[in-house]
Amino acid sequence: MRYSEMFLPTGREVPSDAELASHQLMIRAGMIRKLTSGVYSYLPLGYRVIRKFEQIVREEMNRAGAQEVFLPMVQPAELWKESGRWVHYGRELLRFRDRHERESCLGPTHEEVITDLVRNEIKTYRQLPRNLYQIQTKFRDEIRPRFGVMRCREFGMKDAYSFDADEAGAEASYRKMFDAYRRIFSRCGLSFRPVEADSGSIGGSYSHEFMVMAESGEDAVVFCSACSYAANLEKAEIAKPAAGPPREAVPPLDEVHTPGMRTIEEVCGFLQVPAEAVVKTLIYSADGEAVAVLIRGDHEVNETKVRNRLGCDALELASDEMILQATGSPRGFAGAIGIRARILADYSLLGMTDCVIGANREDYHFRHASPERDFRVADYADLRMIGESDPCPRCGGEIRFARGIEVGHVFKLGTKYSKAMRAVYLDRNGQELTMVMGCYGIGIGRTVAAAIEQNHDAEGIIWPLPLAPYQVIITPVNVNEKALSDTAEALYRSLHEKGAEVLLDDRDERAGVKFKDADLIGIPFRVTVGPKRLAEGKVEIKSRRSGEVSVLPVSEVEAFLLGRIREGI
RNA sequence: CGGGGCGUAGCGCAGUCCGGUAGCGCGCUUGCUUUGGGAGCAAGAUGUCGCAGGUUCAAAUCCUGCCGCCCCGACCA
Repeated sequence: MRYSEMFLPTGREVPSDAELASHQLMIRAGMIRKLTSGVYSYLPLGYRVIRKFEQIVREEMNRAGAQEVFLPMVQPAELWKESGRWVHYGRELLRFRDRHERESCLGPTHEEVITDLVRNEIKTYRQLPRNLYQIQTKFRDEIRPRFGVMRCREFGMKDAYSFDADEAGAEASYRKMFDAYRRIFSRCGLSFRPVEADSGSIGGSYSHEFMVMAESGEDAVVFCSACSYAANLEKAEIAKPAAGPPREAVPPLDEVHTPGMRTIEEVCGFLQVPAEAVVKTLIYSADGEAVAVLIRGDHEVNETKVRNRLGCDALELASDEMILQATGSPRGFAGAIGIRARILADYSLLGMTDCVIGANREDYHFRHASPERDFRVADYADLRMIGESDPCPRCGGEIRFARGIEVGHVFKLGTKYSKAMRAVYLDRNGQELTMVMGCYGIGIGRTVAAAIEQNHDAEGIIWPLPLAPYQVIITPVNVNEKALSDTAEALYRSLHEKGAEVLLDDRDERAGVKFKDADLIGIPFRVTVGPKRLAEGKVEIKSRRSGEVSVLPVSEVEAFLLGRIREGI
């Protein structure tokens, strides 16, 4: 491609509404433009990268035995009512009515459509297993889109769905996808980590997220320094503690005046007790019902765990009214004793005695409270966030924390959808059985953004070769000098003929401008054709990543670059 | 949805408090010079000042309503 003819609007100014490096660079490098909140156009350079990545995804999905399909974006409400998600999916699902008043939605994901397709066509165990995938635009009406294409409303996604005859088969399908995902992200040169994850609204029995490691990532992950355990922070388990030492005699409950002391810090300071000797009582509204979650003062509630334990859809901290109703006091003094709410307690309360807890009375707390002596807990469970001092739940080793960008998610669905939508087949005994499913997503644009997040410097993007929109950019420093432009042109043609992806910067611009643009758009190799070197029959080849410069005779450029490209892919 | 902020040329911004008829830098056009890390000089073009009302002799500026965008939070595959 000739730069002079390309629609490639680069920019020097940092866009004022972009925070993340990848977002700023995608705009400055002329890859994307925003149409409206969370909705982006891809320009030629950006779309080339998208297609590069999609091709890698295709190759690996095909290699893993999946077959590509293309499913509708507009979907009838009936299917979603069948699966139950018309009600449960929430407002992220963009719903509308067509001219016949038929309720419809834009597909945020395609479990319903694919399950409908498969149940209509697959009738026997002989047709199983099958794995179907597509690369298609999804629409999710995000509450707050942000970070450019990282978290937007309309986005490209690869989604695959596996259908197996039994659990063992589903397990194997899951494994295949897991391995394919490893290969995909490895091929892109990304530093990533698969982590155990919560299944969220897709549901199913278990799942892994593929996290590209980046400080700017929205997700926190925990991993063990000793074993292979890694999990999303919201998923990271904490083992049930072994029984503590026998309880010592605890003085009787004592109500103390704690004027205006609402937070753990205030109460601890006032009563001169450490946070681990306080029971924090948080009132939640779980699908509208008041639930008291008890947790040690120095711990943090993990709402995902609470939601899963309760099996509820909506979980939020209770309103002041609900707190007043449950405790008889304003916010800040809730406690387990005498509360009118279902009580859930974190495992850490199991061994606790002699603690401070809210008295359900304004400006009062209890001292010397002990679970089970002073109040009953209906349910003890793992409800808190893992912390620095917790051991690895698998091996007891030391855990570490990091941040990541979720670029892929694989789910073992089980029969959640196949059962609700009756995707069944006949086994060899003529018995009707339910298919066992898995689903597997990769955020296309998000992966590209994550790659930039992980590969950039002050000058711009540094594309890993497999994702680069062009592998080589040829920069004659002055197109008005015939010798330079002729040499550049000849190199461009020969490399192009040999299959290299080349951009020829034939613009009548000063060298500095061209160098800046080449660095900004991140082309891995730049061939600089300048008068000094060319007088000796040579050109310079500069690596965007290492900055390393090779000076080569023009005749050797082709072999050199083709070799480097082969290595890099 | 709650809290905060912002909408002025393609981009980044000043001007708004204190009303007087729109400006800076970059980019763009033309010419000359320049030509290895975002050139210099000269001459230009480009604005319903987010939209709609209102106040006023006069509104980018004051008032009311609306719309859009960004940030924080709730939410989230």
